Amino acid sequence: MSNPAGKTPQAIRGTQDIFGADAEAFAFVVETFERVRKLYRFRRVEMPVFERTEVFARSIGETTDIVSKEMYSFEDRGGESLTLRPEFTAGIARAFITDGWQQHAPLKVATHGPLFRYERPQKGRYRQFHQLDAEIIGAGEPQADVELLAMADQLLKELGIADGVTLHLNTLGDGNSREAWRAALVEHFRAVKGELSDDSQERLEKNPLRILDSKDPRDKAFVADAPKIDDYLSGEAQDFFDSVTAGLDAAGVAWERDPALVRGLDYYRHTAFEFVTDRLGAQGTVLGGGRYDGLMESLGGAPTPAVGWAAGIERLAMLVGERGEAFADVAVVVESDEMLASAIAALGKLRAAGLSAELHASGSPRKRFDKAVRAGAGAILAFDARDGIGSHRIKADDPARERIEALIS
RNA sequence: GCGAUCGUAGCUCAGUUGGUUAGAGCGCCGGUUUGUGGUACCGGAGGUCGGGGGUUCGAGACCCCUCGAUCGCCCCA
Repeated sequence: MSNPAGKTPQAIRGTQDIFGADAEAFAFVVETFERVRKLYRFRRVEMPVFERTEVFARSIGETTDIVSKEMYSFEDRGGESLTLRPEFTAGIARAFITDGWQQHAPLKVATHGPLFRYERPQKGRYRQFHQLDAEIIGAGEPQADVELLAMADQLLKELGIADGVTLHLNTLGDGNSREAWRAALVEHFRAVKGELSDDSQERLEKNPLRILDSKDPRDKAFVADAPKIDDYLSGEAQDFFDSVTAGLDAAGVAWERDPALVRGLDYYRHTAFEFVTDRLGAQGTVLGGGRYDGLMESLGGAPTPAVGWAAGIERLAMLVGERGEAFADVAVVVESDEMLASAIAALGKLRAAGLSAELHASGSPRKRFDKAVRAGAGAILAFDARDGIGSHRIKADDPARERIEALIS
């Protein structure tokens, strides 16, 4: 090994070094998101990668293992507990309160970047992963939900992956509807507790709504005849949901009702949704979100309605598929080393004119031209010298050759 | 956190029930050939067989541990 001091350190489990065609697919997702976000007039925000642990602990609550087991938390040198962000929403909500963003309400913001969760890695699931995020804060009307979903729908269409993806939609109702439904579910499942799977018996105590999407066959029969949210919706909540679905229909967004679609956290109200594909195995949710009217209060802010979604960039990139790296407009070949300066000068002129250009000047001189040919450039500009007399040739179609000739002379 | 499969060159992989000095294709480097060109041929570099321990006269292969990837489960903000 070339490092006598020891072995090369390995990448951290669950991180990725993204390169080549994968990196191009990743960039395509981000660029498409940026374009669509502007069409819907979402304002760009950049958020800290870490926050006080409290920001996430208070917004997520103590009901699940998330806070205790699945966050990257550490003490800084001042003894303060900090956490690498596991999601965007809590930090944005914190900023809304602490930075006076209330004055901009209703506020539409979008961002993207890395997030960190201490989970078992799988394909499409990493410890450092990346999401797109869009939020509308301070808007309690169903039109906000519609706007957000229309944006998500257009994003998937512009990424070219809408065909394999369906929008699953549900409502959790307002606070009272949700609580009544939850109580009915607990009662229903408690009556048959002994026949449920071990996991679901535990969920009954910790997170009963989650029994609804259990994959265990023992649970399926009891899930099928479980109480439905529709029977517990208040008139107001039903109207809200009707407005959302009517809006989606008007916007031309296809959706499917999925009464088993839930959110684990208490602050969710009304609309919950996921765009799902069957092409990514168990990691089928590609974009998900909902209305979180209860969140601001848990962070000590004034009650503020809000709705948002996030989407995994890696999963979107996998659906987008391989994207080739662009070929150079011009490959500049130095067939005789004494022509290197001429080639460098030409490169500068080509690039200044907006043409992408790459230099081929290393390795065996007689193989450089072949390498340039194989690199697939749109045009090849070759510098050679015979008997001390320099010359260049351009291999390209006529308009390109004339343009390059004009640029470099 | 639980279960399963896998890990051999830069990449994709072969390697017979354990048996000399671990192979191929592609890629890379060099040479020859061709010479408005993506050709062909020759040669070369590159591997502590993921890491550690064990069994054995002998381990890439068998056993244990460990790291990592993959597929499920759990969780999914």
